Amino acid sequence: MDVREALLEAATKVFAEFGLRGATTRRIAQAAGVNEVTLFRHFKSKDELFQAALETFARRSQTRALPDVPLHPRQELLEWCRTQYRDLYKHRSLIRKAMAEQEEHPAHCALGMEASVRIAEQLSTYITALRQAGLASGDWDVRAATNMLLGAIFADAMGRDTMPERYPYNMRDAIEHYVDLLLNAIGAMAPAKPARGRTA
Amino acid sequence: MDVREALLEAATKVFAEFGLRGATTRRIAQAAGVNEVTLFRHFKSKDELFQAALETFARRSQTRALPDVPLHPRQELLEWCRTQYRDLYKHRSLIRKAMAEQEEHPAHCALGMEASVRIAEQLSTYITALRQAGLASGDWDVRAATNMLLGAIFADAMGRDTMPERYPYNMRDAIEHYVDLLLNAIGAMAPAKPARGRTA
DNA sequence: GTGGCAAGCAAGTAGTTACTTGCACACAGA
DNA sequence: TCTGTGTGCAAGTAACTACTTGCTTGCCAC
Repeated sequence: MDVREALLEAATKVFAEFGLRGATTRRIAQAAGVNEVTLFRHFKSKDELFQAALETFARRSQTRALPDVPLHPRQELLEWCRTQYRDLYKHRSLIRKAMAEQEEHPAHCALGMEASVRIAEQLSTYITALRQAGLASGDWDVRAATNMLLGAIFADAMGRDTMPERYPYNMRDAIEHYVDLLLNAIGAMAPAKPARGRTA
Repeated sequence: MDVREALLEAATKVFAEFGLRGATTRRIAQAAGVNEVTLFRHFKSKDELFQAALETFARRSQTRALPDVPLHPRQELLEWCRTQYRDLYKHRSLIRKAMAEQEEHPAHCALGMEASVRIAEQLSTYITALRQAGLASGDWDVRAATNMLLGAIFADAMGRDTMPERYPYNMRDAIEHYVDLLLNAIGAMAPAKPARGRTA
């Protein structure tokens, strides 16, 4: 059914732009290019529409896995982090709105939170494997290291467009900076990182 | 004028809870314990009320400075980061709502963005001083290191209450973890950090 | 052609929104 | 005692909200 799909897509788009209260049925119908009445013929209520819309949105998001056995930590982390960053940046408007809404409507955001937790667990597992393989060492907490890298990526993706003066480097370099800093922090820099000039 | 102040406080409180669209004049008046008409006797419009409310909120936020000449990096960073974390966590609801609103009403959030930029510049200056004093070394970008630490603190403050499984350590330990990881990352760990057992 | 189905359109309902008006009351200073 | 001044209260406005109803139109299968 084509109209139904258009409505679902329009709902997430308008939600990302105006938030839940600002995403009126009129605006959604207009964005989908259908009559407002048609919206209510496909979905019993605005709430049901959003339930369905966020579900299909969450289902569509694919996951990129980190290898079970780390071989080239820097390369593997760079690729994985770039994927995460792209996702976060692409959906930054929706994520900001969802974060604001989650206190009032936790059910709507549960899927997003779960995805975020899964991603963090993936990285934690990888970092643990790094340490066990002797590719990282030192006195640090795996969860904290995970949250440090993910936090940097998240904050960058959320703040780059609104505070450009805080991010004088471009997105591609950003990931490299954060990954290298983390690898340094967890004592995993020696073998993997190529020299970049000013190495002290 | 007591009523005016109560209205300003109620406005920020209700905004933090319900967002701009959800912060109706009725709710604000009720939270301030006055009649809705009284609200419009003190402020021409809902918009003017919020302009004033966010301004007084921003004016009230004090800044804690980092020393110009770093002496005890770990201690100084810990204290400063704890202050930043407390502020972010205390106002997390308001910050989440403001982040969601900033695309539609950038003027309302400009003060918050400026504060965030100032804080980042403070930390950048301090880290630069660290390097110049020979207390940190390596091939890394000062801005990236700044954003890494601030990003970790920000993401923690925003996500801890809604994703507790991602943060198995408490808030106090969190700052210590992040600061130590950053100090490791920028090659500033040698003299300052006391042993914590498992040091490799 | 005829039936059925999906959609559009105009109109309406009931509730909420920001904001206004008019009047009554209570208190404080002259 | 009079007179502002600040407030509460009841009511009303116009616009918007989610959602409904009734009727019409186009299209596709038979």
